[in-house]
Formats: sequence, C-alpha cells, structure tokens
Amino acid sequence: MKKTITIKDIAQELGIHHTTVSRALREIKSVKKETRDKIWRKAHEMGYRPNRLARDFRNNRSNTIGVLVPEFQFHFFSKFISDFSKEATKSGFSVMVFQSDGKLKIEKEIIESLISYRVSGVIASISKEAVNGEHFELLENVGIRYVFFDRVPEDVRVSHVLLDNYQGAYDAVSLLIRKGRKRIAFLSTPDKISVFNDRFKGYTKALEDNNLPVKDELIVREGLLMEDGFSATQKLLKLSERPDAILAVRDEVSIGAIKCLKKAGLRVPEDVSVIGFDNDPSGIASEPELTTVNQSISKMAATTFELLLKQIGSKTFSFEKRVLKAEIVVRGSS
Amino acid sequence: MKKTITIKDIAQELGIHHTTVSRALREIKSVKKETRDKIWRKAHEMGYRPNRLARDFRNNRSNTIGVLVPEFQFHFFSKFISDFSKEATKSGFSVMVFQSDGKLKIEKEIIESLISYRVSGVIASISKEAVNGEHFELLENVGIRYVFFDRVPEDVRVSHVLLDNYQGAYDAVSLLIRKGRKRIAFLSTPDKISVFNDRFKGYTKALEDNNLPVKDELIVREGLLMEDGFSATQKLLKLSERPDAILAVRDEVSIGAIKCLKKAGLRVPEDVSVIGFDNDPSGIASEPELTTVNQSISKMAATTFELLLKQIGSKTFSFEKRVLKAEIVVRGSS
DNA sequence: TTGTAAGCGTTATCAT
DNA sequence: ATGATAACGCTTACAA
Repeated sequence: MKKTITIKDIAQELGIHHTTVSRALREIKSVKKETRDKIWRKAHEMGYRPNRLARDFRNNRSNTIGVLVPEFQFHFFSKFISDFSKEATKSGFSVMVFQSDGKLKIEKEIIESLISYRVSGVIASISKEAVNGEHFELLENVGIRYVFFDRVPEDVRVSHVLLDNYQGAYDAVSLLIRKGRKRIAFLSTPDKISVFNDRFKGYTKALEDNNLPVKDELIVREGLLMEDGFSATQKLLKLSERPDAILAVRDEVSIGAIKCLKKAGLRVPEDVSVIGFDNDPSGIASEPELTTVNQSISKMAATTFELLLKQIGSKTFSFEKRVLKAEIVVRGSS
Repeated sequence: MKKTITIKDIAQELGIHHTTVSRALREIKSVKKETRDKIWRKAHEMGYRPNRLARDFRNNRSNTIGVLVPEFQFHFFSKFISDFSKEATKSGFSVMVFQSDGKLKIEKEIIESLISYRVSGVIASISKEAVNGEHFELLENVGIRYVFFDRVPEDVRVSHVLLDNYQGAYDAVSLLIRKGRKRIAFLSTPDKISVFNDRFKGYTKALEDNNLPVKDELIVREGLLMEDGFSATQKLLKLSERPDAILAVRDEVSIGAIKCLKKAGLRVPEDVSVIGFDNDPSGIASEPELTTVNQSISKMAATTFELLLKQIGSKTFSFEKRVLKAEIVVRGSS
C-alpha cells in the first residue's frame, strides 16, 4: 500500500509552499502559468489525488446531494434517481441515496445522517407516515437546502416538484366517459399519500362534471401492488352490477386488475376498460398493452435538480412550486 | 441558522475537557458512568450532532460503501442496490451509487472519485467496455477493498459473487429439450459481458449433451431491450425453418420475442416456447406469464456485502468466489 | 478516569 | 505571485 500523496509532498518536491500548490490545483488565477504547469505536471507524475475528506471538512460541506425516497424498487423512483444522479454528476455532485421504507422513524434518522454529512442539498419524497414536513426543518436550521418531489407533505412550504396528478386523473376519467363508460372504479391505497389523494380528487371531479355519481362501492383501496389490483378487482366483480372501467393509481395495480378480469372471462377493453398511472415498463408487457397516465420522469428529475441548485448557493430559502403536465398514453386497454 | 454545536461546546458547558466528551460519546469504557451520562444528557439537550466530515477526515476513512454499476434502471440493479443498501445500513454504512453507463472512461473517473472519498469499500459490476479489471487496482494501492458482483472482469482475481449463469442456461435448455424442442434459438447482446457469455456456454453445452446441433442462424445478438427481442425474433421468423423455442438472456428480451411471435400469429408456448432470465416483474405482466431463470437478488446482495465486510478491517486482500444457484421459475411461456 | 498536546489535509486570511 | 500562519472538529498517544 503506497503512501498517499498530499499537496505538501508536491510542494516539497518542487521547493515551493503547499498553499501555492493548493491554489494552482484549484485553478486560481493568482498563480503564474509557469508555476501552475509545473505543479500540475508534478502532481500527475506523483499520482496525487485530492483528499475530498479533508477538503469537505475544511469547507464544512460535502459535495454531495442526499436523496431520500420511501423505496427504490418502484420503477418510478429508480428511474428518477438514475436521471437525477446523471444530472447532478454533470454539475460535480455525488449522490447518496437513502430509503425510508415508508417509515417516519427511519426518515428522521436519515435526516440526522444527512446533517451529519453536511450534504450540499437534499431532495426527498416523503414517507407515508409523515403527515407534515416538520422534521425536515432540522435541515433548515443547519442551512441545508431541500426540495420535495412527488410525495410531498400536505402543508408544504418549500420548493417542490409534482406531477399534475389531479389533471392526469381527471383526463383519464374524461377519456373513459367519452368512450361511454359510466361505472368507473377507482383503485388506490389505504395510505394517505399526497399523490394518490390528488388523483382521487381528479377522479371525483371528472365524474361530477359529467353528472355521474361517485359511488363508494366502486372505490377500493387495497394497496399499490399487483396482487392488490387483483384482489380489489375480485371485490368489484362481486357487486350486483360490475364496473365498466377501472382507473388504478399505479400501473402495477392495473395489471393485477387486468389479470383478474381476464381470469373472470371478461374482455379488456370491450367489457371493462383499464387505465393506470406511471407508464411503467410492465404496462407494455401486459396484454392488452396498458393505457396509462405518463409523467416525464427525466423532466421531473431535471426540474428537481434545477430547483435545488437554485437554492444551493443562494442566501435565502425559497418556495417555488412546479407542476408537470401529465399526458395520457393511449394503448390497448382503454 | 443556528450555530453548530461541537464537542468543545459541550465540554465547556460541563467544565470538562473535550476529549472526555469525545470518548463518552463514542462509548469508550474508560469514562465513568456518571460523567458519561452527564455528557450524553447535555449533548442531547444542546442538540449536538456529530460532524461526520471531521470524524471521517480524522480517521481518514468515510463510513461509506461505493456502489458502481453500469446502469441502475435495470430491475436487477435497482433491486440489488436496494437490498444491498438495506444490508449496509444495518451495519452503519452509508451507500453512494455511481453509474458508469457502460463506459470505461466514466468507470475510471468514478474510481478516482471513490478513492478521493476514502470510501470504506467498493462493490462493482463492470462496464461492458472493461475487458479486464486493471483499473480497479488503483483501489488496492490505496487500501480500499472491493468485491465484484454479476458482471465481473474475465481475469478476475478478487472476491466476487455470481449467479451460476452457465448452469441456469443449461437447465433452461434442458427443460426445453425435455419438452421436445429441437430448434432452440438464443437471444443475446453483441457486447462481451461475462454474464451473457456464460449463459451462452450453458446453452451450447446443453445442446451438445443432447446431440443437438448449435446452429449459427438460431443465435441472434441484437441487444438487451424489449425491442431487441422483437427484432431478433423477426429475423428468426424469416428463416426457412423457424425455431420452436427461444432462450433470451433477459426477460425484457423474451417479452419482445413473445410480442413478435404473437403478432406473427404463433402461439406461445404451443408453437414456440420462450424462457427468459432474471425474473423481472414484467414477466408476470406478460401473457402468457414468462418462464424465467431466477436469481435471488437479495441473497446475492447479502453475499456481496458479506464478502466485502470480511475484507474491510482485515489486513490482507482476499480472493473468494461465490456462485449462487440459479432456479427456473416455470410459468406459462414454456 | 481525565487532561494535554499534536495532528490529519486542506483552504482562507493576511503578510510579503 | 507566493509564503506564512491558523483553523476546521475530531481522535489518539501520552501524561497525570
């Protein structure tokens, strides 16, 4: 194991002072070009690698952005993080990802950890147990900027980026109504999560605007997985009058619904139309292919990064809300 | 923005020395219980949060594990990272994820970055452009332990964890042959990636052991995406004699194949059987559901972490190979 | 059991 | 344009 080379080693070799080396390596103009070149050459020759730990410590700030999500196997989150991290890397940041597993307690621990790491900024999609965003205020106290995306606290008063969930659901239901559907079911989760609440509001509003009743029996909140979609649909099929369309808050749920419908001998979309949310890859694998409400994940990632970057390096916390338009991708299931 | 509390602040408040505070907070036995309690109480009262930057700097080691993958949208990688990171968190590590995008140049930069961060360890799945693992030796030079998983260099001589890709493919083909299939196609990628090479070897060996010819026309290397599976299958269907089974190296590719077959009016599995690799969620969405070679991702993650942990804190680099058994999940498509 | 002193590698500030 | 000095918060070796 070789000795680690520091700026002092380079300075010594060159017979100059290490602060000059530091300046040269950071491309500070006040260094003569000749010295600068000499230093760079020597640094390279000696295999110098900056010690970020020392640099971060000295600057009291790590060049890292913390990402806090409930869970990162959901396609939405993994794609988002992938895009976000490409974006952040371009600007010289590293990314640390933490999963709260939907638990408030873990979320709080992660926030402590983030502070302890003196990250440059944080983006977060909150856990379902977090009703408000109070515990994030700790970040403010120590001057760390943060931006919420997708799952935001109800009382949110910091910058955040959202899909227009309300509009997406409204449009999806409107489409179904235009196709003559009248008994439109809504499949969601029992958890109170902003995103899904908004989708529900869009659903009811569209029904009302078209003079259709909102029926409790058509609203089933089993959960967010494929099997939840399946079991929810089983319940629906036991009704005296079955639904003629289903809007589910996630594609996986829709796929479960389609499986259940087909198993019951019903045709999709002839007997029952199905629409999902998220444009998950499995929607394309499904037969028929799934109509879905699409959110441009890469745009969302870029916007989130933009809002965060705007705050990092600015003196004040700011409050800006960005809502991204949702678009319906019409495929075979509707 | 509040002043940050340090151990010196606590010490001052208590009229003791800050090294005692340091010791107490790290639960070092040589501190009297009484003092210890006093310190913890005060620390909590003052809202002390350790500065990890300072600690890491002083220890010349950050409590972080670097994860290097080609890409993390693939279900395999996002699930792996999710599981790995839960595992690592349990032992008090944080996780930093970097994507090479399959590019050697980026991979090298990431390695520099990892060194610069003095991470405690690294796990990596290498880019397709990396023929050997030479560039990882830099890590060794500075004493950072690393373990490869899934995509490993050809000449690998450090610890690594693999699926038994050879066996998985061998078993899949054997299954198809037992079902009477004789013209079994193989869909893969043109890139030389260890994982897929091994799957290919298993494929040919199984054919040979059953006295079936390995036919070039049945081997199509279009890529790893759904559309690649689709177009590869189109080519296969133009042959004078079509295949009666398809083994693809990823589930997504298989799904593309199934779509193409169905579009051509062929039945799956009656006319053509299809088997994939990875047990991707979309395999379940597909119709028929996809038979696939499954690798236990959580086991792989746990094993990778285990091998890494064994090396962190040990004086010597070690070389241990773990091969995880692959199992076929039989569903409708075969 | 506790205190003292030194130092990790870097950068900011001030002096030359 | 470059050098000298100090400091960031923490831990370790040594002394008391």
